[in-house]
Amino acid sequence: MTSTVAKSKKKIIMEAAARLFRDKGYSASSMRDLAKAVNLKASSLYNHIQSKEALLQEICFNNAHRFLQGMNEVEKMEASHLEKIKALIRLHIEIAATDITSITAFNDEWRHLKDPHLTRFLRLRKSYEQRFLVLIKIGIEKGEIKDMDPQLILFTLFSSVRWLYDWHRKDRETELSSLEKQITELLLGGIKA
Amino acid sequence: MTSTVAKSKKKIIMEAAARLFRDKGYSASSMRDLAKAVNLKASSLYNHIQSKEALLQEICFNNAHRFLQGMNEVEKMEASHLEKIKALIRLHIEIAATDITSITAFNDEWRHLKDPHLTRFLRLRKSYEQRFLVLIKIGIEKGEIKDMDPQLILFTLFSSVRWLYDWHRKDRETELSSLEKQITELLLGGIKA
DNA sequence: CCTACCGATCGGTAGG
DNA sequence: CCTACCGATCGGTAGG
Repeated sequence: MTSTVAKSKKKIIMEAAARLFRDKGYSASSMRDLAKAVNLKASSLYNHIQSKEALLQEICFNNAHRFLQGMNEVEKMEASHLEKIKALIRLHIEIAATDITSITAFNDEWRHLKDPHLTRFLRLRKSYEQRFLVLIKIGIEKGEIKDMDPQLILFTLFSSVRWLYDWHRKDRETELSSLEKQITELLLGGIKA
Repeated sequence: MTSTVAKSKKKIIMEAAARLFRDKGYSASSMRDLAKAVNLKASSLYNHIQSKEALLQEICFNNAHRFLQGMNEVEKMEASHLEKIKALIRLHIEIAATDITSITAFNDEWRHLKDPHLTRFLRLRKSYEQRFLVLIKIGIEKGEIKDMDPQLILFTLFSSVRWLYDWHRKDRETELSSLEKQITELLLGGIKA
């Protein structure tokens, strides 16, 4: 019982931290802000967490692993490379839509990680990008995708989806499936051969 | 002479501030960091600038006005609405390419403005978005652009170009004209009817 | 342009 | 889980 209470309290703190980091940024968010958000004194937070940076680490690495997990599944698919890229666009949209606060912190605040973890994080990120790039390159070779700079395609796909966190806050009505369909259509119309 | 020296020193400070805000974020950048970057003591900065927030204000409003100025010119063009939207994409790329540090601070750090200025800034931004939106809507009515959610098109165009600041740092060789051509092709292939 | 310094706030610890 | 408190650092001012 003590353990389940402690566990859920940590989750409450994690979620409040993600929201705070998203809204004010990591540096401008104080542990006193966070404590207030979960009805504790600042010092009491440290019964549940190690440090401010540990909160950021958990957010960053949790999300990095979600993307890499998605990549694992996509690579195993029996499908054309265009289909695989569509599946990755869907992955980005779905992650952004289901955990909007966490993913925003992940996108924008990772640079505040300190160096053993920063390097580790950038390695994961680089690996994801490389694997994505391979799919694009093969897609181009097979004539499924227009012959453009693969890096340019990659970064455009990535960032095309990053405004979603803004959107979702003001318009919770738009259905996810409609969002997915329209964004995919917009992007694929552009890169499909 | 005193005046020209003071003026150029202020510009040096402004540029160092933009770089700092881009690299570490506004909140994590201290006035002591900034002073070190321009070979002064922190207190001496205040002979050239009013406050830390005033630096951010200048970055944010300067860039906001560049975008609005560009919009003025585009609206006056004698061209189809598709051409106008192409011109705006070019505008975004050119601003991003010619003043990469300032535009990044503008994109990401405006939320740290305090309230009289924050509201003013958001009003400018909203106005730019509305005018862009009108061009998209008319383009759709005229059958020049696919019939998709105009907001979705707007935000996708905006963010598609935001990764440029990363790109330019690692690959200063890619020519601007080639970048423009490829991004426009990628985006327009998707929205052109 | 500097030295000296201000009050406020930071992340975090001690001790219970 | 709290009170009390730490040293460090913050943006900025006084005074020269």
